[in-house]
Amino acid sequence: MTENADSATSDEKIFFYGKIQELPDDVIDTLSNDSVVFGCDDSTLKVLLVRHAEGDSAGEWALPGGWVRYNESVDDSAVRMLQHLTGVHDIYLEQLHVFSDVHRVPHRRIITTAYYALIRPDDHAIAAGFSTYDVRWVDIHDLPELIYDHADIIDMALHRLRHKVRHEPIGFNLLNKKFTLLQLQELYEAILDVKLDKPNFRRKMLKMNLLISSNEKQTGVSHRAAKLYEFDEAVYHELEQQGFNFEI
Amino acid sequence: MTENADSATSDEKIFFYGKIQELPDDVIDTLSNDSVVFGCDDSTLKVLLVRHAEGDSAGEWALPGGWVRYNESVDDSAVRMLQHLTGVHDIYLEQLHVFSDVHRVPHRRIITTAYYALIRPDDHAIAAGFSTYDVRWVDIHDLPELIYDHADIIDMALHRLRHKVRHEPIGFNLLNKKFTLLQLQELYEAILDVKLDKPNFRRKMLKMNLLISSNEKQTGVSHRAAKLYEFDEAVYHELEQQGFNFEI
DNA sequence: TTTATAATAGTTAAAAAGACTATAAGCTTG
DNA sequence: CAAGCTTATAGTCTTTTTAACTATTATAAA
Repeated sequence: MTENADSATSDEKIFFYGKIQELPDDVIDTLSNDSVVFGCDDSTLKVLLVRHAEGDSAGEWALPGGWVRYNESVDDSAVRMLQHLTGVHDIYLEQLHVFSDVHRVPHRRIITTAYYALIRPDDHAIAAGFSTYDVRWVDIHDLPELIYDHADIIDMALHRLRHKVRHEPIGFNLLNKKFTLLQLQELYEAILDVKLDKPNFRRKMLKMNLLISSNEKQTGVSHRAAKLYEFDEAVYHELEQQGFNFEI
Repeated sequence: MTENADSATSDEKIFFYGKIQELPDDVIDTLSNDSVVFGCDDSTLKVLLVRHAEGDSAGEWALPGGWVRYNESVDDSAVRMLQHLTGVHDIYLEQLHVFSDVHRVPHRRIITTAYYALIRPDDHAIAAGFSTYDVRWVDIHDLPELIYDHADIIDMALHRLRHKVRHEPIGFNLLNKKFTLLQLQELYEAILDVKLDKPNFRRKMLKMNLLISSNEKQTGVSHRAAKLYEFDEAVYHELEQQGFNFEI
């Protein structure tokens, strides 16, 4: 990052569509970022949306986004916005697509680079102090109407997530560092909208040797506690070098 | 497209890094596109590069690219540039990534959206009349030094191609509409840098039911002529709906 | 007609996927 | 504390797929 994200202290750092005329003077006025932030709660897939309380687009739901500054990359602008929004510093974040239709924003030419991010349950609490807008986790099956082309962006992000999650071990970024095999299975079921066989899923996962079996167990459940596992990034990268292909 | 690509008649429509100060006045001066154009010849994977004859970057190799106009999307700007460069109108083209490091271009802030394109052998001839620069197919294993971050862009494009070609039937866009099974196999071998077993590859391909067996055969070969096949896009999209997953 | 080259067909063993059944562990409630 | 419930975990068996081969056939060219 070009600059410390925490230097951002005011709400204006987050994309405020309703105040589009009052741009800070250190941003490129045609370029924005928008992020589809995924989270998984109660085995349902959710997206983080914001709603502005003032301005032209007050009351309308939108993806969280922000402007790109002259002295930062587009990626950095997205990281900065997300850190400010969620308070989390090691977010899984990937570029999704550039949306640049001439008429995607009325009366303005704004080209946005869309991202998708994966957030762990432990980090679902949203940083407080956002007086000028609502921030909310919304079930992916129950999205409200969104401004501009944001519905298209979510649509593409969901397709990308569904595809990528089957071919690369990125799903782990939607779980806490330590998780049970059933949590992992339910995550896949939520994302892919399928039902999986428990013993087979379990066997397949374990055979890949990508899970570190911790000695800890689940707590606070009213049944036999399952063992907690951790994703082994080091082993994955090693296997990847050797041509290993993660597949669900 | 916002505008007919053929309205472009001069070389200035293609990114001319050496003349960066002499921008047309209908472009967004911070935004460009750059494309990694892949082609497969003699079972080797190649990339289309340009070399400018005049200006600051004369003599240096670069990816073909262009500016984004106010009245077109970034995607359209890439299509326009590629059509002008290759003369081909139905190019397979996908967004790759936005490269936006503050210092990627010296003394200038230029944010580029990178694309990758796949060109069929039949279309490898480059449209004539590019007086101000060289255009050349270069073996992927034998790349010259490139300006700016273009080597990184090719690197990412190659990774993306290698990954995507294994999971989606896009490889066909690097072959002519009609091809033999051995050509297809050699294409995969060239892209993935592996050796495949002929009978097994053949069986696997045919079992997918994605190939229309034409009644035609190869001509001009000094051995038994192989049957020509065509990729069946319609069947693929149907199977895709049903959850079918292309895998090599 | 021989020869070279690649097309195409077939075989077999090992591995993986899929659909199950069975048992064990541990909380909860009467 | 025992019965019952829920989930963890182990194991079986069948079907498919993959992988490594061998064998045969067609065709242009010498």
